[in-house]
Amino acid sequence: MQKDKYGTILVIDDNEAILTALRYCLSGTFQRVLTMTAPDSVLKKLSQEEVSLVLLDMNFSLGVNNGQDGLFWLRAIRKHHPELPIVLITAYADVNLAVRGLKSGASDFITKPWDNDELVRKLKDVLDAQNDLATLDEMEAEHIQRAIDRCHGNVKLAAEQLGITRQTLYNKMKKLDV
Amino acid sequence: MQKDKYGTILVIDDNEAILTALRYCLSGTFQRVLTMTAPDSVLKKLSQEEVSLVLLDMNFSLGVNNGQDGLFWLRAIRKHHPELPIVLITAYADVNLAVRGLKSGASDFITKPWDNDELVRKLKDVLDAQNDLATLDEMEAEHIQRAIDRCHGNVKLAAEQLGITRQTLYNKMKKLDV
DNA sequence: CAAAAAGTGTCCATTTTTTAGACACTATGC
DNA sequence: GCATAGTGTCTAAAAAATGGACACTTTTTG
Repeated sequence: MQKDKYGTILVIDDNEAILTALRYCLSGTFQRVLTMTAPDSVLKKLSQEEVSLVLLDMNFSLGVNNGQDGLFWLRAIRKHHPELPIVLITAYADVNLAVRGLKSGASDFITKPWDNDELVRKLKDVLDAQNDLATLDEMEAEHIQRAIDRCHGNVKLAAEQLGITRQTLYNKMKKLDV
Repeated sequence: MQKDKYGTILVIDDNEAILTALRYCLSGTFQRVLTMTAPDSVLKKLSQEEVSLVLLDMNFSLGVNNGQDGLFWLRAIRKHHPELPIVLITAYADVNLAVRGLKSGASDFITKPWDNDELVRKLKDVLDAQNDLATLDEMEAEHIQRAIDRCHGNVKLAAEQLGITRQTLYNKMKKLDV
């Protein structure tokens, strides 16, 4: 295992004390720990720095703690960097917010107070998971399997929905062992 | 809009009163509402009936309410029916459980007590979302985009990871407008 | 800094895949 | 029982992928 396995992490939280704690906790795992106290300039930051993962707090507007801010910035970041994994963190454990965060593309959802070891483990898991990308053939095989499942075995219909001919679907099924 | 847009829903909950309430609430939207009080025979049930969606309670073992049962059955069902959408429902709002449920492939996560209109809307959303499946070309374009993003624009590396030649990747990028 | 290494963009001829169209056969529904 | 829809397989022609090559540009690194 090389030391530089986990690159740069960007932490966004409006509480300086929490940033300090996280910097300390994460510096052992990540090559660099960048921090921001407000998400407003995060897109500029991301275009300047090469970041492997973002740890994003959900609440910024003082007194408004429903996570709308966090969801907004999550979506903004994902729109411009769809491959960049984002882990959410919040003090206000809210099932609905967690569900919306994950459905909006967050990789995980952490609640404060956090356990340092567990946090590091989860962040590592996220980066490990995103590193393995499938070949086109593997992707194709999975998608074909899904299409056929969804068409209850109707090859003609599946082929139509996949945008290929029935004969080609037969070929691919044989070649890809579907 | 045809009446039969939303097919058969299978509801699994160990509380008869809740099943009755759900049957009433869902019968207006779904053609059929099947119910079970224990998940033990769900796989048998699914092989006999054609079900469009499963609504699965998370807690079955009396006194043990950490949702382990629900997660187990969620994974068991998904293993055999990867295309079947499953919505989780639980009385014990638990962020961690919700996160694990969604990461295990659940389509949504509902907490009791639920709002009937919101429940129906969420279930409809799940079925509407799963109905549009992409063509192979669309799938390919997305996957290629991801690979190139992840390789920071290195075409040679992206092609290798995709399992195709560099020239083929150029061809596909031109054809698919990536 | 300069050489070496790696990547780019574009050719080629050959092989493989996809295509439209056809065929006889088998379910399924009314 | 007849019609409609789907199956599995076959052609010949069109399209795409392949390994290999090329001159050129960028990146690494001793």
